[in-house]
Amino acid sequence: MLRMMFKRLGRDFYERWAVDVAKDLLGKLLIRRIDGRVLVGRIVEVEAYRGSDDPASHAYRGKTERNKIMFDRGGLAYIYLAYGIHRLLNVTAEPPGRPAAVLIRALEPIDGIETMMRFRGTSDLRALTSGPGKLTEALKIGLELNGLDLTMSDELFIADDGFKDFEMGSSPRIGVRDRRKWRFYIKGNGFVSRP
DNA sequence: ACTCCGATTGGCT
DNA sequence: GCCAATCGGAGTA
Repeated sequence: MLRMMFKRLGRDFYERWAVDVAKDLLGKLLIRRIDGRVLVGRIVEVEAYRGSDDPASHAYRGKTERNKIMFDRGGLAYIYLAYGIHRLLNVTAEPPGRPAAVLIRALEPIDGIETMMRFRGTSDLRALTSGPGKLTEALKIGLELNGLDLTMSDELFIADDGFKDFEMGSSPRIGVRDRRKWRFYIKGNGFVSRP
């Protein structure tokens, strides 16, 4: 059903201004291999966090045990526990020394949907991956994958299938004073989180 | 040491 | 719309 020729994203894709990385991640395929299965989702919503100038970023106040991955190279998985319950997947961006990350906020389920439904415990396609905490559960992405190099790993990586025919929308992130629009989504897509 | 808050979600009123 | 679940980090003392 799905083409096997994936163009995997390399280091140079990730080590750029995080806002551009975020925008360019829209439409890309997030691929997860687990238990001999392949789970695929199309990235439809993202959010950029720049440690140096974003007070809401984990890295804004310096390096800690939790956020240290953000200070490493671009193209790594930064996964952390939110509200003590949900695992959130980020992709680190920008070169070493410039802490930044892009939160993957929603996917459109593409392949391995039955398995995702089993992992999520629901058959509701709409609710399967339409949120940052939901998609990690659907793809069984846990804290053990924190720090994984997405340019090298076969367990988890991002690929470009060349499909770019969509319109991008943006919305101001809640809680940020200057209202910078660092949240991006594919317009009209039914799998974005609470539109 | 103690308190508050958050890059969330699902269930209940 | 409200709220609990549950943990790391930051601010206060």
